[in-house]
Amino acid sequence: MATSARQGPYFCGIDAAMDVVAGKWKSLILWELHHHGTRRFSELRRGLPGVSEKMLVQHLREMEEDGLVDREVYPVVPPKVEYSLTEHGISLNAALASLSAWGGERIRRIGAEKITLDEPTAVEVDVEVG
Amino acid sequence: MATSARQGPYFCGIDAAMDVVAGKWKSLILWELHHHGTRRFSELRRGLPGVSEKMLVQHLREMEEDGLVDREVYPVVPPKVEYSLTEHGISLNAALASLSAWGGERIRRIGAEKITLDEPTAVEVDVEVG
DNA sequence: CAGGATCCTCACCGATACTG
DNA sequence: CAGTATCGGTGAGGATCCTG
Repeated sequence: MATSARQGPYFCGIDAAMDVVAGKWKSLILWELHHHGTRRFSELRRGLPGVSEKMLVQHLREMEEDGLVDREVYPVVPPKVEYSLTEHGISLNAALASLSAWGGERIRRIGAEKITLDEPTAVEVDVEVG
Repeated sequence: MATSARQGPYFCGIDAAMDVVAGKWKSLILWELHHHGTRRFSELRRGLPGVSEKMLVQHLREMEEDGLVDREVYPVVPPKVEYSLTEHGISLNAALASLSAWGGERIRRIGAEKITLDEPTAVEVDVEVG
């Protein structure tokens, strides 16, 4: 049991969906995994500026428990763990599309500042790192 | 300023949308107003079993501030205040549709208990209460 | 590299009492 | 009826240190 049992009685579908997406970084994790297919722990951490390891692990575990993400551990040294979306995670992401669009509209409407998460090409970054 | 300023920098559209829907009862309020068109304060309170007046007012104020709900005060005695969705609230509701469907699927999948919010006929309830 | 274990803070939410 | 004001609990989230 990872921090929360869930499965609790729900008022409606939105309630059930929100329960799964609730958490400061979950939708971002969903977004990251969706756009990259597969990501290592450290990659996710770099992709989500500001997240703490604790929260990242915790959210990842809950999402795994909820059947949204798949966690694959490679028994190598140094350790390597890869995360990816399950089919349910993918469908959830699709279901979030219209909400995302609405939010985009809202950002424009109220003129809020927007933070760019994704690295430009992920290739040039590699060059910088190396 | 009602409890929160928001407008904060967002990572993406989902983030901006979640910010507006965050709050234990907001999606339910949205749902109530969507299905009834217009509701008085006490009606909303009855429609959302378990909500406290404080939270209901607070959420309503925030949603008004976010341009989701419209608040109309009738200068009569006893006081009468009606809440309804603005066009943004309506479009948000529409954007939540697919998420709601996904949540419905999930409820079925995990076999979670579901609570019926809306009164069956609102007439039989009256009988039980009386 | 990928976490586990701890401590701490704050805002979310609930309950109660009072008012125009 | 439709709120306002206040107090207090709880847990999500954050910071830091430690480990296989």
